[in-house]
Amino acid sequence: MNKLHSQTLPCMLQLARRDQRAIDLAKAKRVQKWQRDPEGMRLRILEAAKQEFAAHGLAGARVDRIAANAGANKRMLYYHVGNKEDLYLAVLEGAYEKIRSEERGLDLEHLDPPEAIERLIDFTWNYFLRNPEFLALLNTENLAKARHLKRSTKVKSMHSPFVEMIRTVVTRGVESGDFRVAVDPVQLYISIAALCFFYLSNSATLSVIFGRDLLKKEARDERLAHMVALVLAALTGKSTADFGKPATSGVRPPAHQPV
Amino acid sequence: MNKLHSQTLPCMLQLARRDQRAIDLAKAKRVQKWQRDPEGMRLRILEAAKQEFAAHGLAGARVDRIAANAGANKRMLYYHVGNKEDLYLAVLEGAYEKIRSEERGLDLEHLDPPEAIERLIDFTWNYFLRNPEFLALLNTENLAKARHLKRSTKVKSMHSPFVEMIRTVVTRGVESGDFRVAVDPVQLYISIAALCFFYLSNSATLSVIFGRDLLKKEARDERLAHMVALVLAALTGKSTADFGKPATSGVRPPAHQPV
DNA sequence: GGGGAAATTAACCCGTTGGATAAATACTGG
DNA sequence: CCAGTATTTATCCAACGGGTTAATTTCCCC
Repeated sequence: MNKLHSQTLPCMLQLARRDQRAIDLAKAKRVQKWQRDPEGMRLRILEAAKQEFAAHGLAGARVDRIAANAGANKRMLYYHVGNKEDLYLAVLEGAYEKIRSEERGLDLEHLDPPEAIERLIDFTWNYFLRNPEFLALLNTENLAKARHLKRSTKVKSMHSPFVEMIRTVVTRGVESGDFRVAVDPVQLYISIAALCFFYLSNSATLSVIFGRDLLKKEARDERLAHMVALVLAALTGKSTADFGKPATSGVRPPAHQPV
Repeated sequence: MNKLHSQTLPCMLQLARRDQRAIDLAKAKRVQKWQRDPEGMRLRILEAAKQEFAAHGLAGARVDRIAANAGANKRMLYYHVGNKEDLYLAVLEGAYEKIRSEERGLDLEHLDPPEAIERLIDFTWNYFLRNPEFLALLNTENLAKARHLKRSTKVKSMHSPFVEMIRTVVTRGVESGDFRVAVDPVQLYISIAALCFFYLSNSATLSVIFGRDLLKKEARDERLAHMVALVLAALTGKSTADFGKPATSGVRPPAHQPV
């Protein structure tokens, strides 16, 4: 859209920060056309790149659009990060770093095993909801058969802390009698991620197929309840109220019917 | 790779079929450079397009490569199907048609409710395994926010027969006492698809993250067993042998350990 | 057996896009 | 305050890629 003029738009003013110094310098001497801000520039480039790659995939992403949306000149991308693929890998690594970092903040050790699992599902679900670009980036990378990820030493060393967390939670749950069986933590982790990921990542096509908006508030709430109930029922053997309604067949609330 | 010569390679000979007539005509008169076969050409184009779109996404797909792999001239794509987007939509519609068609062949009505669910999971899993392009196409379409699907009247009218099938299976299961609760069939359908889809669609990145090959035979078998056990345990309240091993923590079989 | 529509090929067009180069401008240390 | 470096801008371009035009060949039917 704003292809032409945004491209040449300098990071002009940057009012919010460094404003004092900018004003000082400006009135001290001639009016400045632009201002240095390498770190800020790099961040804006990566953010714009993330949005672009998430919205269009690797091949569909346009370097010029990234530059425009970063309020930078195209040359800046190559200067601060590298070529398109470098840019893409940097974005991917940043995305993994971010989720791993948030994961680490979530301590499940102090919770009852069932509560810990619920919290894990809740976190995963909401993280995906809050970061839809992450889903898109993962899909893009899988389309490329993880070609870039394989070359990234950085990501390979960032193991999800969840697997070990889950292992101890499951062990504790079995010992306390809350859980009936010990499940492979990797399988459980993948299953929880799957339940959340697929629903959100494929909500566009699913919404068309089922003729109802899967992203509206009620649908999201219903989904979260379903996932928690499904996993906990399997682990504990006790079904919760939210999992299902009485056996009479077609009596879902109106909101859930296909339009 | 074979960009240059494949492009101009005519659908020469087509030895397998129409061979008799081809031979007749060839020896009757001058040697033929190529042979008419509009339906076959269309099929080969769509097949090549499917592979190309699945491997590279919509933006990454190359029209010339499709032509080359179809053994056709680039002009043929436009002559028989349309431009790149038409081609893409045709492929997408074909993919949906195919899975819906196979789904219809699976009758769950005559099975015990738990068996029916197991069969449903088994089918979904194996269909995705046998048709990896389908997963890639769905991801690509979701990246495009289902933009094309929304415009396809064809796909919108192809409802998955599974939803109603599942509804009756669940009802029967509740009535027979096999299932403890009535679950929303749409949620259950999405969950089953999710468990299968995510694992396979994201196997590339997951394999890197976990440092083990998720697609090798043992891993696939283990996954299928896990999914069936998870869903059935939630529905019936009874855990099966495959779901988990005894409570002792780190004693997964060696095959399951990260390398 | 040949006229003409259908199918296919060959060659070209032109906007786009990733990337490169060199010049201009701001900042920093001495 | 100035010299040298860091950062940004203004252009350029060659390759690519989707799509088109026109000629060529095949085959069906009268």
